Amino acid sequence: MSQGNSAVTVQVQARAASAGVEGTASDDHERTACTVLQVLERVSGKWAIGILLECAQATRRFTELERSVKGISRRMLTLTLRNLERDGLLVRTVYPTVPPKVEYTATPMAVELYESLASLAMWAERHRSAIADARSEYDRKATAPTA
Amino acid sequence: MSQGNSAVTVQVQARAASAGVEGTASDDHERTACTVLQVLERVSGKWAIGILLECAQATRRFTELERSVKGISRRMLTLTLRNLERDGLLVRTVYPTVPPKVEYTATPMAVELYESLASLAMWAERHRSAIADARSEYDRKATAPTA
DNA sequence: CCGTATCCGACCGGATACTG
DNA sequence: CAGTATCCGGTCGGATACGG
Repeated sequence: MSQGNSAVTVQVQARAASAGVEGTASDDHERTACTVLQVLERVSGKWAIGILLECAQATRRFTELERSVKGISRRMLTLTLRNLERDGLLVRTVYPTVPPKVEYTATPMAVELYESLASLAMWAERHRSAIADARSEYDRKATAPTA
Repeated sequence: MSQGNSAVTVQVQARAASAGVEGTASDDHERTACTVLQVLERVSGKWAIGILLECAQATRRFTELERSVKGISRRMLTLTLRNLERDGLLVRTVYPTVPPKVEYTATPMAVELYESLASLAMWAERHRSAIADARSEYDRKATAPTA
């Protein structure tokens, strides 16, 4: 999700976040949709979850994350870290030593989030093959329609 | 998440998916991360959840969705619908009448997914204000650093 | 009614180079 | 060690127009 998250604006989703706004949602499920979307947008992006996972286990240093979240670039690590910090999911601690030392720790809120994520993971686990089958089937029919 | 969903592949993810492979993952959380990411990518995009929500309630017609999922364009409705169908989350039924009539129904799998999503929604609900506060605080400090 | 095709802007994320 | 700055491609998604 997500590339459009700053320009989005379309409807409920994105905007509600800033202060405490939420008024617009009419139906019940729309509020749910909105809320879920907000969470999803928060943990979206290729790296947020990987980082959250590492930090949820224990406090991590910048370079430690750079190594353990394999494939991530310096840039994206910094960006994702900043966003997670901004949302109060990570705490950043700077030790003004030389060389510098910065630690990131998951907040209790983030740990809770991870637990919720586990529910999603279980769903995926249960339906992994069903989804794979559905895809193959769909692609097969789409690729060779007339046969 | 997601714009990078085809190129993703970076690390753990890809290998585990295909059949039942999982051996390589060293730690436990890495496998979880991978799975969660896959789910997230599936329901990512601005519209998937909104559509899923509608269809989970009852079978919907194309135009009904176009109205209820407010803000969505025809193009994105079609695209998202196709993807959800491809993953076996929606069933598309065409009635070759005139005028045409097409119905979309959530599969049991999709309903289950929605239930898992509810867990996320609850998390967001619980921490909504905390996150809002964190953001305000962060932005305040970022905006007026020296003051 | 239910789409598909094309154009096009916005943003995410990678590579690389530079700094305190 | 821990970032920041810039360039740049790829993709998502909106607007619009056309077809069965």
